[in-house]
Amino acid sequence: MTRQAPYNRDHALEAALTLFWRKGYHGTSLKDLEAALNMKPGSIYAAFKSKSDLFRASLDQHAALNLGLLSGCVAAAPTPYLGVVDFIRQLGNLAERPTGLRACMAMKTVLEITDTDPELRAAALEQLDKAETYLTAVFEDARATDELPETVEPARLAARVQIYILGFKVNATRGGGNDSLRAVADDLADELLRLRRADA
Amino acid sequence: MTRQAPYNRDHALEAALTLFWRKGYHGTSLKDLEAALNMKPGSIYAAFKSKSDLFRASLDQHAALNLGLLSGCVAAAPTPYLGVVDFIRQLGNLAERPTGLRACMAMKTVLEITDTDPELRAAALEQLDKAETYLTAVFEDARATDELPETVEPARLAARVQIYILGFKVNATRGGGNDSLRAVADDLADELLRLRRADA
DNA sequence: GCCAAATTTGAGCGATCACTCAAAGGTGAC
DNA sequence: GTCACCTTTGAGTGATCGCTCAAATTTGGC
Repeated sequence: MTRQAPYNRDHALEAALTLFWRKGYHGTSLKDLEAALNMKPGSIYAAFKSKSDLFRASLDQHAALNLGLLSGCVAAAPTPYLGVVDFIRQLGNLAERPTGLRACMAMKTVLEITDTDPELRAAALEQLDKAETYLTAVFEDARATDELPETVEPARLAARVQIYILGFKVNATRGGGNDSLRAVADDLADELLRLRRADA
Repeated sequence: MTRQAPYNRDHALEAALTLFWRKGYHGTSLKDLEAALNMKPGSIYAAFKSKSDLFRASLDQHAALNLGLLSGCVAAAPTPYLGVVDFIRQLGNLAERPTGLRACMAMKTVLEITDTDPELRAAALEQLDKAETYLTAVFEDARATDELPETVEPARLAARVQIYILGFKVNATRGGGNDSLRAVADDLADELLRLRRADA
């Protein structure tokens, strides 16, 4: 029984994400969303409740994808730490994306939303925290297996690596060319390699 | 002759800046600005032409202040390179600001404005470029005076330092405490110290 | 064929958006 | 005092904002 919706929820979320990504939360109007999702306002509200909830849903989808990318690198590398290094190095690949899609949504949201919509901001903050927690765990592991020296503080290094990632993405949004982006990503990755124990 | 305006232009710009800083360009309404500047719409438009021009004026004021901070560090230090290192270390002081005012306007603008207002975006990009050019010049100088080894590419290092700064500021916006921010700022500064020639 | 449930539709809601302009108010020259 | 000049004032412009809801549409069960 019942009528079935003609759209695919994930595809719609993806289209919404792309739009929010390019134009920001406040910069994206429902008219824009109607066009991008090919849905009338009533349908959008039936499916996603509100603009803010839709934003949050697409934010979550994006975060899952992003964290998957990182954990994919970690899983594929000889050691988790080297996986993180590889992830940093692959940031150079961002050059292939349009400039508007090079930063991450969580970061953009934390910068755009300060006090107007605390829940949205909290959601974005939580995603950044989750990534940092993940990094911390990798560095703890690396220290436990003597890949990193005892002197390294995992949480502190995680904060630093997060800064590398966020800073790189902001910088990439400025529109640098393929070569220069790759060069800097390499520098940052090499930086992390240098922290390893000499015999690792 | 003629009536004189009862407001101070620089003070008004500063108030506008604080507002835009906290709420973003799209997130700030003219009603907000009227309240913050204590001016009626007509006066605002007479003085600043449009919301976008007002934003740009406050953006410029902010950039001048920011670049002044950097060049102040450079002037005060034993060598320009050490001045940059000091600037990075002093980023830890951002902890004393409210979280909404820890990022820099140019960065926020580049992330928020993609294609809707090309002139605004271009202005913000230009400011980031100017800062990077300044850094490049300092690093060229440091290499010329043998403070940095020949192998260092000034422009490439400038991009990396810019990433440190931008990343740090994004991260600071998340709301970390005084101690952790300072710790990471120190790490980044020490990182740069390590690039110097051993005998410098 | 008919009903009940779930969906899309899209005109239109009140609120707010950035902005304008005729009127009123202040000021210095003479 | 008067006038020319510049300012502030603030109600009001049309457009757009996020959002609603009664009606139409599509489905499966019987």
